[in-house]
Amino acid sequence: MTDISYWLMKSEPNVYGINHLRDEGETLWDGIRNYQARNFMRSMVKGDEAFFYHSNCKTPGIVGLMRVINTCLVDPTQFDPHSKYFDPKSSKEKPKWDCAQMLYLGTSQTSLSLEALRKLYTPEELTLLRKGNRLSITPIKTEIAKDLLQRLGELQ
DNA sequence: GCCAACGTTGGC
DNA sequence: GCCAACGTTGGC
Repeated sequence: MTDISYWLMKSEPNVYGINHLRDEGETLWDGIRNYQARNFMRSMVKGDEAFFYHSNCKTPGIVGLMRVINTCLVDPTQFDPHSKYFDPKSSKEKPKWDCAQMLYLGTSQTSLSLEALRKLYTPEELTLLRKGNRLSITPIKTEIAKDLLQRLGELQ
């Protein structure tokens, strides 16, 4: 029995926000086209938990929590010519992109804005806060994750 | 392998 | 809309 790992995953609320996930219950985290982010997602293990972060919006921040329920599933959007995530260099024999399946665990009563996060943690503690960070998937240190969970309070 | 040009992310 | 900071592409 080992401890689970914690992650932070960004999504734009006008593309796929926490409410979309709440309505669907679970989702394939597809469309990741950055190798570093993909590799982080590949290293996820069933049972890991991830903070849902709203990016590129009025008030960016952590808004909810998810659980990893499956990993390394082939990302179907890479084969779809109509998809924004279509990758002509990928093939069904040798898919380039995969994704994790995420389960909705809840929305935090009070979300933790980026502004609030900056006051709570240092860039060393939270990769998200590092200058120029654009990675949409990053690991979160367990101690920081536990603290975040406390601050997020009861999930709805 | 170098690097200029271009594309993307995402806060502000 | 601006723009800093990356990541990717492709000529050489």
